[in-house]
Amino acid sequence: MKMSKLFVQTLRDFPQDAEAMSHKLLVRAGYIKKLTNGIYSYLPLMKRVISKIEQIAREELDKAGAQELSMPFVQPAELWQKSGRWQVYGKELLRMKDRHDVELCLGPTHEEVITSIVDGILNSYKQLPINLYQFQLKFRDEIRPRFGLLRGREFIMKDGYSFHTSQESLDEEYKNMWNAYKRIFDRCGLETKPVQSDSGAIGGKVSHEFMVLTETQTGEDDVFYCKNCDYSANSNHSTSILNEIETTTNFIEEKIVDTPNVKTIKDLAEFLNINENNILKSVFYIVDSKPVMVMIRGDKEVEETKLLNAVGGLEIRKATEDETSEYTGSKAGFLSFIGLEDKIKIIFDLSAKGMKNFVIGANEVDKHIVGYNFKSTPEFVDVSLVKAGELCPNCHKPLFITRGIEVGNIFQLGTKYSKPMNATYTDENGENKPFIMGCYGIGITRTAAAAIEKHHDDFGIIWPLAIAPYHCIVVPVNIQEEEQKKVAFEIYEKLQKEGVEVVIDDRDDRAGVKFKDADLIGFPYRITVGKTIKDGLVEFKTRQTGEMVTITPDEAVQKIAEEVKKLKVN
RNA sequence: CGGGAUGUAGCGCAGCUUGGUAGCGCACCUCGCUUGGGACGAGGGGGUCGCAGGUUCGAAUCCUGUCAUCCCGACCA
Repeated sequence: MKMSKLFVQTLRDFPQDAEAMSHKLLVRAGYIKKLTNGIYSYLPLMKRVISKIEQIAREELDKAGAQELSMPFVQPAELWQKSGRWQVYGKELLRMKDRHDVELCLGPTHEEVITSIVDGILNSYKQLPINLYQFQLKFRDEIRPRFGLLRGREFIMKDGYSFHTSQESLDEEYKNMWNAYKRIFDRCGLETKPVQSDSGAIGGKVSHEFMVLTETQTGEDDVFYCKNCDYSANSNHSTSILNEIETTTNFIEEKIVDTPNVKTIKDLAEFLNINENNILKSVFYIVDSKPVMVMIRGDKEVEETKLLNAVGGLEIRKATEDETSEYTGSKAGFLSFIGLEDKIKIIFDLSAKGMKNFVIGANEVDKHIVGYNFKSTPEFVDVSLVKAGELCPNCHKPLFITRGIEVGNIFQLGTKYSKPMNATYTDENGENKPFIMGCYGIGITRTAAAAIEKHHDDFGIIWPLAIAPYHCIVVPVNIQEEEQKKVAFEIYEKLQKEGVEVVIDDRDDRAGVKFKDADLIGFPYRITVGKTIKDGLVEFKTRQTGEMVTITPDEAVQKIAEEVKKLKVN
């Protein structure tokens, strides 16, 4: 490819509206162009990266026995009504009507479609297990898209679905996909950590997310992990053993005290000269339009996903001031469950277990109760957010926290879709049974962005060779110099013959411009043809290490050809 | 959903307070010069100033509405 013809426009400055480094670099280096909020065009360079990642995934999945197909992007509401998700999926599902007033939606995921496809084709246990996958556009109408390709509304996903006759068979495929995912991300040059996770709107019991750990804010998920054993989990799913701490106060007599204007836990602890964990705080939520009060130890926070799961809800938000006073007659800051047990749902977090003589709101403005004890032992449920330093549920060593970008996930769905959609096969005894299903996703475009988050420097992107849009760029320093031009094109042609994907920078620009662009776009290798060509030598630069050597053109070609061949052998 | 900010050329921005027929840098085109880390000079093309109304002789500028984008928050006890 000639640089002069490549459809790309690099920018001298970073875009104003970008926050994440991958977003800034993708725009500045000419990989993507925003059409509207959360929706991007993939320009030729980006398209090549996407194809590379897809191809790696395709090879590994095929090797693992899966089969590729392609399903429609637009889906009928009917299907979603059957599975029950038309009601529960929420606003992320973009719905519309066609000219005949038939309700449709843009596919955010494809469990319904694949289930409807296999029903009728897979009739016998003899055809199972089977694993089908596709690369498809997905649309999710995110509340707040951001970070470019890391959280867009429209994105490319590899999604796969497996069908089984038994849990054992599903377990086996789950492990098979786990291994395939490890290999896929390894080949993409990304280190990933599989962590336990909540299965969210997709559903199912067992699930893992493949995280690229980042430690920057760009990683949108918090991951807790143990350095002693292999425990690791998304914050929406992690549990912990709480440290042994003093949870009793010197207030031995239960009484109401005045706490004027003391609204926060911190202020209250100071005011009464106690620890935050001596307070039982009340957090008031509205779950699916119904009030839910969570009683949780003062130093702990509510994990809303865990709470949703605990009450079997779909949509959660904090209660407003008006709602709070309507249900409790009091104000935030002074709430408690006392006297409300029969009126609204109360959840006692596990952290409240074992508290004695504690402090709690009095359901009266500017008043708290001290020296309180549970009159009867409530049922405790774990709905709190883990804090770093709390103990690993497996081995009781302290947990650590890090940020992560979720690039893939695997779920065991069971019969969540096959049952309501009545998708069945006939078993050995002639009985009809619902499929036992698994599902497996990889965010292709997010994987590309994650790779940049992990691999870049002040000059631009540093692509892993396997997913770089091109392997190499040949730069004649001065295209006007006949000798340089001639040798550069010879090298260019030799590389092509060796199967190397190469760009030649044939633009009549100064060397500085070409070098800046090469670094920014992130070509893994650069061959510079300059003055040393008089001695038959060129400069060979490796982007990743910055290493530069002066060698003959043939040596340079050989070096790159070898590295590229290694990719194929894999 | 609430708050704040911003919409002027492909990108980054100035002009708006105090209305007078739109400007700068990058990018683009032509010529010259230059050629190892985003050169220089000269000339040139490109914008119904987000959209719709209103005020005015006259609106990018003032007023009203609307749309879009970006940032923050959604109150813990």
